[in-house]
Amino acid sequence: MSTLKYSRQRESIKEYLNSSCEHPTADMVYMSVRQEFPNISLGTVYRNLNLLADLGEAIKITTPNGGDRFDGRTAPHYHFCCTKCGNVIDLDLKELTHVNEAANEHFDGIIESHSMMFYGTCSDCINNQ
Amino acid sequence: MSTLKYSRQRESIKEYLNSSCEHPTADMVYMSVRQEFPNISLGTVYRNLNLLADLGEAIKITTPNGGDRFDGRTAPHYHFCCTKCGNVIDLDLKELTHVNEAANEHFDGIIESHSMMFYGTCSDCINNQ
DNA sequence: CTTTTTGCAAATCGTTTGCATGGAC
DNA sequence: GTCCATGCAAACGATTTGCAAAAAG
Repeated sequence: MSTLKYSRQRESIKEYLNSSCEHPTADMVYMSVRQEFPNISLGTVYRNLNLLADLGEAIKITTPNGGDRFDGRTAPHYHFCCTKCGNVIDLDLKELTHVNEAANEHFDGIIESHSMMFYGTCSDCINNQ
Repeated sequence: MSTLKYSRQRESIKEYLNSSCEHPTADMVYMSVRQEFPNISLGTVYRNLNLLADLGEAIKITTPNGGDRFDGRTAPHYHFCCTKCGNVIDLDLKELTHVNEAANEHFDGIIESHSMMFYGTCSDCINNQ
């Protein structure tokens, strides 16, 4: 195991992630952080996003289209993913403990709390035709 | 719009999908169907899997690691994905209508029925250390 | 001075696509 | 004969990796 060293790039990535509500892709993070560090590479962005996710300082969200999304909000909450536009939206529900209980009656694995992902159509995609 | 024509390859893919309970990846379908059609190409497998999904005769399941999974069982049911081994398992819960109702109180998109995905650790990965 | 992190480019993985040929109708 | 489906190989997009140079400690 290696000791973590400070890096200004990682700090900038973390800061952007915490200030953004849009669950950015790695490329969106790259575009934004490049304003402060014009020479930063996409590889460095990926390395740091994965590192932050491993450290529990960010959440990596798998989506069906257009790449994974990242979330700097680590307090437990649910996510919804629009299958039309691909956007990810926070769902501020109370914890769905009864769902896990119901699942465990029929299933002997362990369901991770707040892990479940909802899919459907977001309000923007409903309105814009 | 084009008219669908019969193909023995597509029929074989559909048959394998219906007989399998393991939510195979495109590559697993390829390996299996190749026993009957040694010259079938991976591109054809992908084209047919996507076609079947579009026709509603199969379900395409996005997973965090190792590629998408496909399911020939089209009757509504939930899925669990093990974040350790990547396997997808059917969850035979009653429909979680109260979850959708709870979500709709805080959210004005449309959550697709039976769309949600649960994540965690499957029993195999718990037992095998 | 040692170890971690970076930038860069090449590699990898899953998936899609263009095109000429073969099969369905 | 007309389209649709196939096999093949090349292209693609997202992500990871190897490596020498730069930064942190």
